[in-house]
Amino acid sequence: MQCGEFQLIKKSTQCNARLGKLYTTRGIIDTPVFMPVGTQGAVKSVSARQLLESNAQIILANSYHIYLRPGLEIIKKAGGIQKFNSWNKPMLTDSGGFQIFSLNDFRKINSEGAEFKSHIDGSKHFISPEISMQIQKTIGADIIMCFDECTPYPSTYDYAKKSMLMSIDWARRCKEEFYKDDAYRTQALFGIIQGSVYKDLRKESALKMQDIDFVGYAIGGVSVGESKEEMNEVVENTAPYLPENKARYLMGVGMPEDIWDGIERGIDMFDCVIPTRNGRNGQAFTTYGKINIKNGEFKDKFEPLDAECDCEACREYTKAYINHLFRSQELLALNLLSLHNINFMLKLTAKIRKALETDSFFEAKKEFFEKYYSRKS
RNA sequence: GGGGGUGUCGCAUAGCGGUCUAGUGCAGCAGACUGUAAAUCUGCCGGGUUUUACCCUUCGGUGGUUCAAAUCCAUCCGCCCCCA
Repeated sequence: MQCGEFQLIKKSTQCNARLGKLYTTRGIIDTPVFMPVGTQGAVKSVSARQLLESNAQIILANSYHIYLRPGLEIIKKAGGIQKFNSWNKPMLTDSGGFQIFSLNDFRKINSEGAEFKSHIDGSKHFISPEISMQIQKTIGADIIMCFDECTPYPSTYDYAKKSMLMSIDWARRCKEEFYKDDAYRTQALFGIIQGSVYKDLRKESALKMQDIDFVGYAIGGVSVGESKEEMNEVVENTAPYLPENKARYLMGVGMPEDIWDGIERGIDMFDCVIPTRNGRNGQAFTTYGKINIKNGEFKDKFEPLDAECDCEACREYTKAYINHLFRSQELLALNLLSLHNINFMLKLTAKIRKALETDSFFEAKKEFFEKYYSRKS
């Protein structure tokens, strides 16, 4: 099977949820899947071994960051990103469009590509769809993404349309560049659907992307400030126009409730910085809701973060100790909470996959939220 | 014994006649975080209430000077330094 190909195993009779398998060079991924984010090639504070033991199936890296530092020469010498970071399972790289468009004050965009300033040293760089493909081929992840514009929110209809059409044009160029050599034998290129919150633009983008024809499709331009209702509508207005036999990836999402909502609407893949970022900031996801472990109430709670979790943090440490680690700025705190939150998201998706096997999505959802929202805060 | 200095909101500091309930940092109490320029950011942090302004009470103690004192004076108390 070709890298990036998707096998639909089972469809829910209750909703649009799907159980599937995604084939990649470095392994088969069970979907729906949550992908921890390791922007700079490292999932912040978490080791590759810990990720492996957490049953992570695939992690992300960002080609913008890797390109700027350490630079492609080092990645080439290392023999690719997975040799470099010792993660031997599947990886996905984002194109860097998100960074260039949303994080740089200085940037010049034209139909050719985008000029931008490095956030590290201010140096100027230019990335076009073609260059992005070259960068991502060099980095060597199993799945790579088209260079697109992550349309900001809110955007006017006119801006969103122009932006979406530009991303379509760039997608065409990405594909052409990608298939110039035999990279497709080991890598998969996904197209990214844009169109902001506009129903017809999402549909148009989805259909035009299929005209170009990609092995998998992502829905981009979400979780950029819109409401959860709007995000759900975007998925509802996009997923039906995507082919059943290809993977669907909702970029940058999300919170546990977003994962349920996305899967219910036919999404197979998610990635999000929340488990690690929020973990570093003291928030832990638990079976009984979110808690901020830094809060005073946990000073003397000599119990696991989540009694129903068997991750290293929950097996071996208590809330009181992790509270102490945060208060005394011990670095172990960052690792333990990031690790736990990643486990939470991975266990959540595993639980959903299991429910889909027995076609009991809504029963599982109800059970999850009865506990998850039982905590008053 | 002689001389000099100092005492400010839990801690450390700023303030040195009005714009001071008093600035800043830390600590404390909460909240936010969605394709990571994030071990970050935001709010609260004397008491009371109609939570919105207002009232009451603070700058070691006491007593003064002054229209007005954290700021000036006297004195007491506590610390610190130098010389004997």
